[in-house]
Amino acid sequence: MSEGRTAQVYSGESLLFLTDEQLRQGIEAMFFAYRGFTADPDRILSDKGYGRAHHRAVHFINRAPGTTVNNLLAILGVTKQSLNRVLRTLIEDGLVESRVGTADKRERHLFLTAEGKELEAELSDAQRARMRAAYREAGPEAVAGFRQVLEAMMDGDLRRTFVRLRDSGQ
Amino acid sequence: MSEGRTAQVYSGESLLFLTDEQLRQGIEAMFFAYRGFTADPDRILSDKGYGRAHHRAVHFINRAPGTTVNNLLAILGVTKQSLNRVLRTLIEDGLVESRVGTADKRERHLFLTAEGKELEAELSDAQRARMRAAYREAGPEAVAGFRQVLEAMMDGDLRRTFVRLRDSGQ
DNA sequence: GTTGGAATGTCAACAAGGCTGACGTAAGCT
DNA sequence: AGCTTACGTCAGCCTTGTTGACATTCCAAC
Repeated sequence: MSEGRTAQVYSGESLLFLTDEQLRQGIEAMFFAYRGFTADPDRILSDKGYGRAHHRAVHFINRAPGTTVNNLLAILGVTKQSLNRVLRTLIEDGLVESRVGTADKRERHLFLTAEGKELEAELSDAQRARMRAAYREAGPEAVAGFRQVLEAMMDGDLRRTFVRLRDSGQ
Repeated sequence: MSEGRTAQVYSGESLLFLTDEQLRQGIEAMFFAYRGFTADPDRILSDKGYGRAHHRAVHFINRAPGTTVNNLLAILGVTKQSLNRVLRTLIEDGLVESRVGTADKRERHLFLTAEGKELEAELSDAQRARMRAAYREAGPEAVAGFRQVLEAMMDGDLRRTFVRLRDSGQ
């Protein structure tokens, strides 16, 4: 599996040494950064009796209003039983509305209610604030690199999903 | 919380527009990339009846052999009960050795056994391979930016922990 | 020397959020 | 008419996190 202790990449002007140590630092950086990335929403959510799973659902319903359950399943990569448990509480609490499809009545189209949009805004404000602060500290060129490496790290299927979502935004 | 729909940062030669859309893309990139980041180890672990928590413990014990339980607790950010459950199975299975401290006999110093090192190598080979591929695809400058943004995204305490670990490496 | 507190371990109980498997219903497709 | 799809649901299991209570061991201060 390993291709030896070091490998080199030449690109542009600088030489990148992909030592195991460099790679390990990248791995640990991902671990610690992800903790920071989720810390603020987690705090807000636990106050309201929700978890990270609710956040993900709310995020992507807001992102693609009217999306179907199957669609959401594919994006989130969980089983329908798992998602259903989360969706049920969100619908019961009046944060999400589920409408029977018009073209295909088997489908349920999901929307955030006013209350749902409120929670989504609170969560994404917090997460964006941290992201904005990190971007500011690191600078524009760093941000471009950040995005490139993240995208290259995704699995093929997820990457296509991400790109589709990204390009549908703007 | 939000400071309006857009903000700008001027740094070096390029102008960075921190639109909510840009920030949202960064958030989703983190979400999808983290899934890719953990996918390979998760597969290996579930074959052996372990989970991500075992991976984390094994990783950091390998990283700092002889570390104490308390130390590991601080790095991982879980309760001692949670960590203990994981450590117990690893010790029972002969992957981790727990030695009573010599200076302070209350402390337990943790080490990987030969078998533990084998698992660690298997896991980190897989994770490094993905990281290496992503780094290669994105290029050296992107990697530098990636690391800068990740570091800026960490919480203060975790960031200090990360920097300490990083600098103790090389 | 005794004692207070720190480090560790353990038991119990619980919750979130994954999973599989099975089953039901309604709707669409061939 | 019959197969497939989309969705929901019940039951049960696992991992991994939590809190609370309590025992042990041992250092350090008094």
